[in-house]
Amino acid sequence: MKFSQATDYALHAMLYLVSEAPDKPVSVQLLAEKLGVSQTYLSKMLTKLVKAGLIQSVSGVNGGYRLRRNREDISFLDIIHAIEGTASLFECSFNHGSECLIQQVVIEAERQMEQYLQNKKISELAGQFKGIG
Amino acid sequence: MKFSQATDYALHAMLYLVSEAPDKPVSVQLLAEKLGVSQTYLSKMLTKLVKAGLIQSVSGVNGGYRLRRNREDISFLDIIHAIEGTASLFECSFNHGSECLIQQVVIEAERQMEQYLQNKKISELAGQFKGIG
DNA sequence: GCTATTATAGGGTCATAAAGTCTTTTATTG
DNA sequence: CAATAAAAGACTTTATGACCCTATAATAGC
Ligand code: SF4
Ligand code: SF4
Repeated sequence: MKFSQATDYALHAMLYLVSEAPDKPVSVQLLAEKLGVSQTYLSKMLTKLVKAGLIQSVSGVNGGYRLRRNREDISFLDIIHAIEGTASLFECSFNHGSECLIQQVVIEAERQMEQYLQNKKISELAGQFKGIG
Repeated sequence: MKFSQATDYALHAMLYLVSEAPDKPVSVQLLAEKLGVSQTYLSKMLTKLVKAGLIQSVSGVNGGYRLRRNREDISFLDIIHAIEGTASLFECSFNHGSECLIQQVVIEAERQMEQYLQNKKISELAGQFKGIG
């Protein structure tokens, strides 16, 4: 029960884009260098973010990644879901249907966390961001 | 990012103890049968619950496991922590200390979930419990 | 004190997932 | 068409989860 490191990278990459890249696309090469991770590995996460509609990719010379949506719209939950998927954190192995008591409690707890993450926008941190590393 | 199945078993075992076993110790054999899991595997989880102080073990003939604390005191969080550990769900790989912006947000989100799980006591479900399986 | 019962401890196995690399293909600019 | 950059897929390596097996320790009842 831990968030993957990929999520950590994705959050940092997004924080960088939101803070420092208003419109010019940023290459995976630059991002990977900043984050200290290989390009190919990071590109997998960025591709997921593209598929989730958070960023936009531009291939070819001077290409890279650029925000797609409004900065203020992108929440932590959006990024986490893009990387980790949206499946529930808990599945009762007995699966007695929707009345499952234990499941109800844990799902609701999860919802509490997600609600907080949804209300928290990545752009809120941009002001205090001093650069990675 | 998922709760382990061991947590699921532990929650069910505890629900059983709280619901059906007022004072007589219940053997791992019976519990394992009810839950449809091997004794040796289940016993590891029960041992963790013992170490966490939630239940008490009685070895020897007619031994087994019995609640230690007051039924009303045992929360979902207690059980989950006993099995999954209390480590944070998220660790920023850069570790810029306590001012880490991203970390602060995720930790707070986690706290929201844990608060809900702490307020939710396992005994609240006992009334509606119809037996496992 | 002996035996049956029951928990505890530790190691071993197998499967799945996470973390990361390499190579090829596709798209774009100039 | 040449250089650049993303996307896709196959692959390795490592870590974790989900189990099983066996030996040891404690206790109750005879
Ligand atoms: S919590 Fe209750 S309803 Fe849900 S699977 Fe377990 S026994 Fe069934
Ligand atoms: S979120 Fe900011 S402070 Fe925290 S590790 Fe990343 S760059 Fe450093």
